[in-house]
Amino acid sequence: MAIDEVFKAMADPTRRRILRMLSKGELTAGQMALEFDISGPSMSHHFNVLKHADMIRGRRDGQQIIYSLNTTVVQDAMTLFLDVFAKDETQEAPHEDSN
Amino acid sequence: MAIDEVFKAMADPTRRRILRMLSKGELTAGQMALEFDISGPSMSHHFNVLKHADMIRGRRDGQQIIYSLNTTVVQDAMTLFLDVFAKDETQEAPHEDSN
DNA sequence: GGTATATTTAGATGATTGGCTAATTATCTT
DNA sequence: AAGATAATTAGCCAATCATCTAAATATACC
Repeated sequence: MAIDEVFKAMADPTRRRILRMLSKGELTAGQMALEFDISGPSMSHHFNVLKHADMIRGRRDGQQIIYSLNTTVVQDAMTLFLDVFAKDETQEAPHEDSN
Repeated sequence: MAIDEVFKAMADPTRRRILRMLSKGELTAGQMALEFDISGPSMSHHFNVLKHADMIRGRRDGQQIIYSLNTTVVQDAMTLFLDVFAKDETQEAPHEDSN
């Protein structure tokens, strides 16, 4: 899980809403798309960003793609988040290639 | 603390590094700028983004501006973060009335 | 095979972002 | 008051981003 990609993924409200929906259970791309005002391709783009951050997984079931939250994501993301505020000198820059 | 601004603020690695530095204690704009390869004005821009998200505070001391982490930010930001993965029915914008 | 449905990929576009230099503001020192 | 130092604001530009429409891919059903 790439730090920068996780934070970037979470920077968009649509993607946070997708994560929130998936935290309640699996959903198909279409089911989620129904809840948003944006086009299918735009939804697909967001799924891709989240997938690339390894925050969600998609598997095909017939014509549909079923998306689910990566089960380890909550713990891992929380760790990344805490590290930003870490007072511990030993983990100053966890392993983030800052500019 | 505006949800979207907090997440956007944290989306940039430079800003996360600033937060990490400030989590160890107050620093002046100049002290922080020394640690980065970017120009002063660019640093100032990042301070501004963090200030607008109410994550840091700046006070003048003579010629310098001393920045510090908003002391409530860790708790609040963590709540926002957890809410993204909340399994309960509440939607975005739970609001920060707790403490 | 042919058509409908679900979703993604490709390519374009306007908005936002993060960086820069130059100019400005604020403060300190002499 | 003039000059030095610290930081910000103003204005510009290239890269990234979120969105769209059109086209492509994958699967299901007749």
